[in-house]
Amino acid sequence: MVDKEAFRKKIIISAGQIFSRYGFRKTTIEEIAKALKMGKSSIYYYYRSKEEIFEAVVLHEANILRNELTTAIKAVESPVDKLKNYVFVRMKAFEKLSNYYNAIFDKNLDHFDFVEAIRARYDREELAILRLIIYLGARRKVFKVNNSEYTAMAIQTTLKGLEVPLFWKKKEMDIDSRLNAILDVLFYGIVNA
Amino acid sequence: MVDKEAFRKKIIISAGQIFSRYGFRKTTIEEIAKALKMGKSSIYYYYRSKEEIFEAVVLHEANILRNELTTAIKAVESPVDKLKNYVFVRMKAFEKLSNYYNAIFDKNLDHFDFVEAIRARYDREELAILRLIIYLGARRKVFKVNNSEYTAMAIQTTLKGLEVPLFWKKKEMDIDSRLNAILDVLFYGIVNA
DNA sequence: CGAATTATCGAATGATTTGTTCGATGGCTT
DNA sequence: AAGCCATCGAACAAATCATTCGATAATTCG
Repeated sequence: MVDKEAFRKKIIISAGQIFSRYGFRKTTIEEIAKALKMGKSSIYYYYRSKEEIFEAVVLHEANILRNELTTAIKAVESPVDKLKNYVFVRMKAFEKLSNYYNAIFDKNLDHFDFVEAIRARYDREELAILRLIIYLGARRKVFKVNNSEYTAMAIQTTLKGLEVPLFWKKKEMDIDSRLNAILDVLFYGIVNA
Repeated sequence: MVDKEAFRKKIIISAGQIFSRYGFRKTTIEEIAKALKMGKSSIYYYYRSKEEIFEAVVLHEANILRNELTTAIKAVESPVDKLKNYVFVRMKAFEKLSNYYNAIFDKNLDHFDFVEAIRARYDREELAILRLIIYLGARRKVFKVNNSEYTAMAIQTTLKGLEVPLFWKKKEMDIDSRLNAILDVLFYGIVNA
């Protein structure tokens, strides 16, 4: 027993790649095992079930997303760029994660509750980040907003609305230009003339 | 009975998207049917089996590839650019088709024989195209080659060698720069100084 | 060395999925 | 209304898959 925890991490890294490519349903334990050059029964020495692996993967990805978002908004100075970076990083991450989602919601609508829990927590964190960006922008008079809280919520709603076509259409959608259009609208309605 | 053939085409278009995303094994008839908003048994009114759909899809994609290649080499004038375009279009197409392949060769090594047939015919066509490009380049003294036939075969061998890492590694490979490197080597060994 | 424990494996299994069939039915056209 | 056309749901057999378990190889440790 040298480093069991390290190998558990190797599993979620490897499984994460496969899950993100094929989704939960279409990913088999044997694929995960073969990617690690093991027999599939050996996987169960580290995790109790496929669901448990999936949970670990989602948790891991959520942490990565959180880090990417914070570094992305720290990377630039102006509130406009902060908000831009935030939206872009968030959307690119969700695009990558879309397979996880349409895998979950595909057949069995009884979606795992831990995903809901992560989601709820993430929503709160996102709102806090947005509120901060808006607040700083307003304080510097770059944004004209009356209430940072409600404005942040409005933006969050818009972003959530974007997720739907992102997940379900997949094809025939130029996500980048659409994103830019939304940001334009957002800014022209927000930025001081 | 208005246009049964048109609907068969709609099926292979829709099925082609799913096959290219998930491969043969992971694609289910129900998915194909649902994408067309039909019951899965209705599919069998148009095609006899999943394999038959797959065969139609591969045939269709092969024709598209052929068209893309010919228009790509007609689009430019110089033999160098023709060869460049050819290689790039070919590789991008194979990247898209890689799912089909690793789906076939994944488990059952008894690969469908119609794929082999298409493959063989495509190989001959490719050789003819390459030979023509090389021949025209040599005639214009842009290429220095002794035998167009053998040079074309050498290039084809190189391209085939590129397919292997393209199909199996998938990650951690910068295909574009690698392609450029190969083209550089190819040209510096071929172009008149 | 040899015993104990750690890690891996193949085979077995029970549940689920999935390709395919078939008979029924609703909507056309004539 | 009669007859084909297209679609469907139910049914089924075969295949797939997650999970378990006992055995065994590898490693640690006395």
